Amino acid sequence: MKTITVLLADDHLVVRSGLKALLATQPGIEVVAEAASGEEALALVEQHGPAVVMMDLAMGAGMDGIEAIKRLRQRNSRQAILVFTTYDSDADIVRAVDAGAMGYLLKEASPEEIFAAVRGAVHGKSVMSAPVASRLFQQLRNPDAILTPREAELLSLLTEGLSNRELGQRLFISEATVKTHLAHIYAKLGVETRSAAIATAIRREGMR
Amino acid sequence: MKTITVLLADDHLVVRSGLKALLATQPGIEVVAEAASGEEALALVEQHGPAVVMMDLAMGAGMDGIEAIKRLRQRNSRQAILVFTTYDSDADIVRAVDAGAMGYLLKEASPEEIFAAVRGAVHGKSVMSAPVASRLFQQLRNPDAILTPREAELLSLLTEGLSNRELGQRLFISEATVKTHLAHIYAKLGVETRSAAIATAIRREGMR
DNA sequence: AGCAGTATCAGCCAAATGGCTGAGGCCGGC
DNA sequence: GCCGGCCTCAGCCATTTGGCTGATACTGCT
Repeated sequence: MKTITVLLADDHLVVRSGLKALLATQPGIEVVAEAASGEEALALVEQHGPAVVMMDLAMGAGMDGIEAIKRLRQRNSRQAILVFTTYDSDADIVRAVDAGAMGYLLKEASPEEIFAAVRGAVHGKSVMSAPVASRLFQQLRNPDAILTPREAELLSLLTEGLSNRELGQRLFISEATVKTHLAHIYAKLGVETRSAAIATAIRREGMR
Repeated sequence: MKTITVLLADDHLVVRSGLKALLATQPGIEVVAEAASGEEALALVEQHGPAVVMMDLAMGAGMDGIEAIKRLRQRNSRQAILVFTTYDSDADIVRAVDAGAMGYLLKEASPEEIFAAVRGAVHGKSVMSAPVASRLFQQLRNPDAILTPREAELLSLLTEGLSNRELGQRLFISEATVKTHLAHIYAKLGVETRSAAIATAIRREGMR
């Protein structure tokens, strides 16, 4: 059995070293590199070619995890990407899976879950923490409420208090398009105003 | 020089082991116990009597960090309590300091910061990450930012997504008055739109 | 009595938002 | 190849929101 090479991407030093220590207890798994940002992760993947990338979604300054995952996929590299993050927001899950993540783990996951996810990932298996799976399941039950990746992205920015103009600039689309997306989001969330959408989103997601 | 005994309280296993590994590199510091919840932390403090407690604020289910800190203080035990958490929300900082925390570190803190904080804590010194200190400073500098009771009431309803008309009906005041209050709230929060105010309010308070 | 802070309301105007209809391009499944 | 979903954009119009100025009234404090 080959050893599985792993790259860790997380802006928190203690998380990286904790995860590294945890994985070190497993004979078949080896952490070959650590990155503190999305940019660094891309460079180190290039350099080390790990079999698995464990990626935090929120990484302080610079490129976030979602963007890094997209870039990795664009290079059609064959790394299995596992999201390893704190919150289980609907929007993040959808966006991460859409970007090309193989699995979605929460930081409170048990060691066993983590090991299983890493081992499974190289064999093409998707593993996700129970709360994450449950959220995905709920979404599947009422498909009308599923936001498209673009809508989820927009909603996420919406909860930061941006105006339509700012949203457009941030996403490189016109204000008209922003309004169209918003109308769809309102319909799916069952609200009529931007404020209610923000309130709903923040309370229903783990958004911060 | 005595070794400094430390108890870690964090619901994330990887954070605990990462921090433990980090502290293990320092000769004068020893982690004597780990807790995954507030309740456990209280019990283990009782049992081990550590010199320093490093506590996460958000701990999944059960008692949160703030509550645990308060309980520890009530026993007038002599542990120095360091908050070690991910976010630097104004409300959390104020509440933690108020509850009796000696220092406030962010998880992205450098090893040096962490060591200094642990060593300082036993000597009664307060250490906090730069972004945290800056926030506290801002609050002290600018008492005008304190909302009046009526404004706070309005802000609370605002986070439920109500319109000006609805706010007025709910509070038995005219829409004009609602607008006046809102203008004051925006100024105090340093925002310009209703959306940003909602976002700020929900993130800065524990409002959920 | 006077002052500061809070809460209440009005009117005016500019800007942002929301509802509507319609439309083109792209892509994946049938 | 056609259809449906997604993303993009436009224009029109009603409503809402935000910025401004100014005003009255009650309170507590000095």
